[in-house]
Amino acid sequence: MTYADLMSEPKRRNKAATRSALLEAARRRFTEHGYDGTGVRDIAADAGVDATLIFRYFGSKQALFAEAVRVEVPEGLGRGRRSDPAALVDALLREVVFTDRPEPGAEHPLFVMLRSAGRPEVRAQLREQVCGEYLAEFTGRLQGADAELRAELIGALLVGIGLMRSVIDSPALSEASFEQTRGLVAAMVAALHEAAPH
Amino acid sequence: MTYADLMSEPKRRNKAATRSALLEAARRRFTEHGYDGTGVRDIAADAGVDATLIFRYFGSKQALFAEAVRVEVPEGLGRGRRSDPAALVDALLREVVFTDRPEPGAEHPLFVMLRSAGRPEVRAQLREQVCGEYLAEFTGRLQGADAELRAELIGALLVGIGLMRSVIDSPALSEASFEQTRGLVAAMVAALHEAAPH
DNA sequence: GTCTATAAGATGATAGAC
DNA sequence: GTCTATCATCTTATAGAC
Repeated sequence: MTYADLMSEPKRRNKAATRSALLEAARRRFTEHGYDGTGVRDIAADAGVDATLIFRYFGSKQALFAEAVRVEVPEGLGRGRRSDPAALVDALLREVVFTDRPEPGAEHPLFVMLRSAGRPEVRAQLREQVCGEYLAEFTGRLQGADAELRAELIGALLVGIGLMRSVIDSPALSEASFEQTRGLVAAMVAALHEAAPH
Repeated sequence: MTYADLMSEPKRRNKAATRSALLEAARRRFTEHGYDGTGVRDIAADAGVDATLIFRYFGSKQALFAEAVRVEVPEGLGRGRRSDPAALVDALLREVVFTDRPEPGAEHPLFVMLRSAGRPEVRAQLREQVCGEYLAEFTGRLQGADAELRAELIGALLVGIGLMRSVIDSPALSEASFEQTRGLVAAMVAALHEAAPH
């Protein structure tokens, strides 16, 4: 959805439309070329507006990035608070790890950030979202001595799979379907629970 | 080891020493600040030489990066060809995933590349080394229908753990010791083998 | 609300003197 | 073998006209 699409023929000025066009263009560009590979001019050109509006509306390139690739953790992922950790893993694998392939620009923000993790600000945002939004879901559901460590191992597995697919582009995992993978992942996670100190 | 260290008092000209000083400085800088966060002037200044020598000796910044963070996969990691995959996982976890903390500049090249994976050339190098050097070790040792997929899942787990420690800096895994982690990882990998189609 | 013009500086890379 | 000087281009960000 470009600026022109949003405002059709009579080229009126519309702050909200311009803003969301910039956001959308930024999401696409950052997804495809990373933070450093994307200039404010590129984004503005894609949106069909002037580059200075980026600073007017968002303050800085960094702030635009943060807003464009912010993660909204889906509401009812595990279907309520007391659901099985295994169900949560399965849901995450389906919803976030295996929902990144289709068209460019649809990749999950987490892996966009991962590819731009050279910048310290991006890394801070990444840590905040991974630990705060996602890992927190697990630590609450796991029991035992090293619950936090096991939660992070599950996170590492999921992030690693997504990384193999989206940045390393390894042959088998990139081509594999969710159905082919879920059983193997479930087995690994189950083993983690059984190995826990009682 | 800086340029000055290598050539002590009488400042003679020494191609080999200059070259290796640049390589060392580049390794440090790229490790700490990533590809885009590092300028050729920074590297040259650290090495105590002029920036133009980078182009004279290496051709380009990209070529210097590739040489500075190239991975040399250790010789006898799994102790011979027919060793247990589990032993290989344990060795990799110890040697590459948990050998990155000490002083800055000692981090494993794989995670340096991961942090600079915004550049397409870096991603190509990363894919080549992960798939070619490391994953190949596993696929040869695994049997069964989806051996390749399971090999990449093991790789995903190891890469994910390294990533949690080196770029996301998640609390539990960053603080955990190799001994605390190896048992849990071994359990996950073992479950993967048992879940294999016979 | 949006644009032109420009500031102010960093970047990778090159030519040629010493 | 090494350095000085410089090119050409790019960057984010701002001031002010329309």
